[in-house]
Parts: sequence; C-alpha cells; structure tokens
Amino acid sequence: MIDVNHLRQDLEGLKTAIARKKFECDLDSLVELDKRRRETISEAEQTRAGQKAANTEMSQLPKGSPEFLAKVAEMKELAGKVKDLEAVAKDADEQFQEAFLSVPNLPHESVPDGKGEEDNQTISAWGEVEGDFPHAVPHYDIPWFEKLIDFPRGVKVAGAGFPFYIGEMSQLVRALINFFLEEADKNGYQEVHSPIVVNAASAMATGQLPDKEGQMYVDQNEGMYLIPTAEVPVTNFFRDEILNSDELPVKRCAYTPCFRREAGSWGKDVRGLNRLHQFDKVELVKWVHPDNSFDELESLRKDAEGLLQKLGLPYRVLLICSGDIGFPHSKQYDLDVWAAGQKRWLEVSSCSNFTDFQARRANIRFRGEDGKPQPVHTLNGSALAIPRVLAAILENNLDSEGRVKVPDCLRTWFDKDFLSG
RNA sequence: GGAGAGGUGGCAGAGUGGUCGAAUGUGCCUGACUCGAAAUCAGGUGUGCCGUAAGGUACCGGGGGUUCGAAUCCCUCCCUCUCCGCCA
Repeated sequence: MIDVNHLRQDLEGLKTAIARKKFECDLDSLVELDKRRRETISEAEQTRAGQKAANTEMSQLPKGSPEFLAKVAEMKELAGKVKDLEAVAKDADEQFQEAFLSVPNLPHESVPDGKGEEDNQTISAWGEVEGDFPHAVPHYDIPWFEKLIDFPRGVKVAGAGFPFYIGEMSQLVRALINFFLEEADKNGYQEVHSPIVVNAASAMATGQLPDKEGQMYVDQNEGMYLIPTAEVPVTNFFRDEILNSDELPVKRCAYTPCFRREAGSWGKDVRGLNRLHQFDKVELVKWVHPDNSFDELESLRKDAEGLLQKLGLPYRVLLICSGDIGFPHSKQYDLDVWAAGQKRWLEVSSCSNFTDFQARRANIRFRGEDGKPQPVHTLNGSALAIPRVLAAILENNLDSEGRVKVPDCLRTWFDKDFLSG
C-alpha cells in the first residue's frame, strides 16, 4: 500500500500518477472513507476516555456502597454507547483499509507512459540475433528432445505442465541452478533455502492475495499456498520486523521450484518449455534504504544480465511502460532471451522496485536517522527462470550435427561439451 | 495423533477483576565520577492509530465473549515445550 499522506496532502498528484497505470480506483470516495474513519475513531476514543475516567473514580469507592451501585447503573449506558461507537469506528476503519488496498503503487517518473505491452521500450540489447543460428529449430522439434524431457509421463503422474527432466537434461538443470546461485553469491547475495509453501498472511503481504488467489495452488486443509515465486517466502522473512539502518542493504538469493496455475493464459505459447505449471528459478531479493532503491534496481538488473552474458545468450532489456507495469511495482525491467528456433523473445527475468509498497503491506521497517521506524524499499528479480533459459540454449546452440553446445560457464557442474540425447 | 505445561516489553521474569503500558532484574542510550575503562550513581529507553499540538486511545500469542471495569474469568484458534505413538 502507498503512504496515506499522498491521499491527504496531494490528491491531484496521486490521481495523475495513478492515471498513468491501467488500474482504476475511486480516490474521491476513498478520501470520504478516510474522513469518516478518522471522525468515528476520534469520537469512539473520546467516549472511551470518559468511561475510563469514571472507572478510575469507581475504583476508589467502597464496593457495594450506595454510591458505587449508583455509579454502576449510570455507567451501564455509557458502556453500551462505547461499544456501539467502537463498532462503528472499526467498521469504518475496515472499509477504508479494504478500499485503500486497491490503490496501486505509483509509477516512478522515469517510467514511460504507455497503454500496454506494445509501448514497452527496448532500452538495450546484447548479442547477435539475426542470421547467426543456421541450424536452430524450436527446442520441442529437436529429434531427441522427448527422450530428455518427458511430458507425457508428467501428464500421467501429475498433469500438463509438469514434465520430467531425464538424465543429462536433469543434470543440466542442476548445473544452471548451481551457476545462478554461485554468481549471486559472488554479487553479494546471501543464499537461503526457503519454504515452498506459505500461509495466507505471507501471500497477502507480497500482494498475491487477495487479487491473484486463482493463480496459486492451494491446500485448503492447511490454508497453505504453493509459492508462485521465491519472492513470497524470501520477502516475508522480515515481515513485522524493524531492521537497523546499518544492516541495509540486505541482499538474499534463493533457488526454489515455482508453481503457477496459469489460469486464463493456458493454450497460448505453451509448447515445450515456454510455459509450465512447475518450474525452477533463482530469485534475488533486496531490502534497501529508500534513498537509493532506484540505483539498487539498476545493479539488480545488471546482476541478472551478467548471467545471460556468461551463458552467451542474446537478450534485450525492456523498460516496462506505465500501462503494463504491475500493481505493486514502481519500476520494472524485463529481460527477454532470444530463442532462435522459435524466432521469438522469451521473458526470463523481471526486475522490479516496489519502493515502500510491499514493505507497508508486509510491515518491514528500518530505523531512520531520526530513530523513527519507516518502511524499507524492497526489490526483486529473477536470476533466472530455468526452463526458458534451457529452451534458448537448446535452440541457439544447436549445431549441424544436431548436438547442443553446452555453455562453458556450466562446465564446473556439467562436464560435457555437447548434449545430444 | 494422544497426555500434560505454557505463550507478558530487546531478553529474563512478577502480576488471578479496578489506581497496570504493566513491578523487578538485565541489556541499550545520555550524563556524573575517571587520564581512560571497569565499578558506582542519576536520568532516559516499545509500537500502531486519532490529534497542528497539548494530549488521547489501542496493544500482555490471534479472534470472540462475560463485566460498570479484563494481562487477570469464559469460548475458540494458532504456536512453543515435555512425555508417548508414528515417520523422512
């Protein structure tokens, strides 16, 4: 959630900022709800103060004395009034809070205006894309593909979108995970191994609930959610905590499987490894001082880019426009890898600054220079999502003999020159 | 899963219906003493919300209830510990 002072002190500025995003919310009625909330709280608390004062008096009187009994009778009415007013205030507060949760984060001034995907800006690119892949085919058309990635048996055992990776392919997945984690370590991210289920409070804090409930797998019995990204458990590590300012920035990385129901998006671009219900990913998360969160976003993005460069995979960097940016994001970059066989870009990373938006929901603060707690800024980025990186390696590195050249940077964990089924 | 015990401020730990946001100890900060440190002494030291402020109000695991009044009584959920069972 945003700072409520935006609503109280700069309503027009807030309207302008939100209008740049595609999300709609009725700020005028929100202002009314805020006003009513404050009035009802004030009234209930004043009445309650009267009750407390009377109770202090009563505690001095002898119990059971006529004065005492008279006071009890008198106070009954006030007690009922307090109860009623507190209920009204609580109701008004909840109404406001609920509506306030639907206000999106404000886009940063450096985020370009735009209606949707088509207005995202390509701000840089790396590697050759045209004419450099004479033997490329879509990864799912490589003759031996189905020997190493078994979709039908995944369907039998679990369902569509849950493939088995077999033998050398499984080892290659493991090599990618290790490579990503080691590079993150070199860049100063402390590795954590996290739960891959979370409770409702955690999913609420990072914004998966209430809006995106349908995208997660749920265990109804336990009230648990399979994580759609390590962002959720890792960010929640510091939920309801106050950090020391000299601890900032905190940088963490985690490898986890990720689970997404992909409700609504199934049927489009789903062949092979392009879109799965379960996939592996290494995620980078930062908790930083508000003063330098946008610098931290740049370095986060460079950390993710470094992986694609070492793998030798061409990619482009998209600066996401105001109309395509997510609800909690202030600024977002996507990294798209070039898949030469399919001749299309595959998104393998999304690097975002949430400013204080997530931190307010998750109640993650630090003690500022004045000693008062204030929200940190949180950032995260994929580094990287495995299956699409794998797809690009398979397609781009296919040679004339139908073999796939394994990137040199993976040799520590996968000691073969080629993958050939 | 069964039986029992328990969840209070950074930590430890009192408090079983009223003057308790909460004793005491400890930790931390400031000051005094000291060449400096230790020790000692004095003061300070939670968070949210309402309020321009003064101040008010809420919070003793979460939620609900009883009462004029709840950290304290009742219900319920969660969690921790001990023992038993089961198990990677």
